[in-house]
Amino acid sequence: MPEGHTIHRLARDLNRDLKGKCVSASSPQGRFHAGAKTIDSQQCRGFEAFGKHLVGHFGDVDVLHVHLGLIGKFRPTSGDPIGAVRLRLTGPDEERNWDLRGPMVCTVGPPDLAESVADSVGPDPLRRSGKSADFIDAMSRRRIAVGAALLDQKVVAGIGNVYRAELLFLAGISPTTPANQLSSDDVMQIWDLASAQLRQGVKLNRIVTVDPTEVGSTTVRAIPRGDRLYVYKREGDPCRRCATPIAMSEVGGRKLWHCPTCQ
DNA sequence: TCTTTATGGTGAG
DNA sequence: TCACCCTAAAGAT
Repeated sequence: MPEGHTIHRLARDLNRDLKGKCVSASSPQGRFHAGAKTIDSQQCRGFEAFGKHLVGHFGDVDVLHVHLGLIGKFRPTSGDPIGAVRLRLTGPDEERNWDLRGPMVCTVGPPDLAESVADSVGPDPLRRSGKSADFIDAMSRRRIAVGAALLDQKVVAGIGNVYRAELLFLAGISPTTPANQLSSDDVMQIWDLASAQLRQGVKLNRIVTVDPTEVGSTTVRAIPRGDRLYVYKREGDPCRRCATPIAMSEVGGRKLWHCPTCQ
C-alpha cells in the first residue's frame, strides 16, 4: 500500500523499534548479501521518508535506500523468513524482525546517497522542507493534465494513484484540466488537501478521504472498508454527493476515477 | 484453489 | 508503449 503516507509511517515505526540501536542485517533471499553485510551490526541512526522513498542511516557513513514500488512490503514479522525476503533487520528484540520483500529499489551507499534521493523528488507536503511555492511553480510549468501532473514525483512527492483521484474530487477539479491553467486558489487548495490527507493517512496507516458523516459513521476509524473513498475504483457507483455514476478513464497512463458532475 | 489486479517506477525498444 | 519486478489481497471458479 505504498503512497507517501505509507513510507512516512514506516519511517516512524522503524525509528521506534530501531533508532539508536545496534541492528543486525541479513538477506535471507540472497540478492542483497553485500548490502546487508555493510550495515550489519551497526547502530541505526534513524529512518526518514522523501515522498515514496525510504532512507535509513547506519553507523557514520552508510545509507540504505528503499523504494517499495507497487508490490514491495516492509513489515514486522517473527520466526523464520517466509518467501523472498530481500532484507531482514533485527534490533535488540530478537523475536521481532523487519522483513523487506519485493522492493523496486534496495541499495546501500555513501552519505551523499541520502542527498541524491532527496533531490530526486519535488516538495513533500509531509516534510517541513516541502514548500507549497515549489509545488505552485512546478504546476505552472506543466501543460499536461492536472491528473497526470499529480503523479509526477518531481511536481509533488508522495501522491499516488489513490490520492490523486481523491484529492481532485475533494477539490472539485476535472482531472483533464491542464495543470498550468488552474487558478492559484485551486493549486493552493490541492496542496493543502494533500498535506491534510496524507497526514491523516500516516495517522491511520490507511487511506480514508471521506467525511465520516457522509457515510453514516461517527469517526473515520469506524468507516467500513468500501466506504472510505469517494471515487477510486468506484466506476459506475453513485457519487456519494450527487449520485452521478462515477466515471473511469486513463490519465497519465493509469486508471483515474472522477465524478463528472462534482468535478 | 486458481486467476487477476494493484496505492510505482525503470529501462529497453 | 510495454515488459518487467515477483508480493499478496481480492475476485473468480
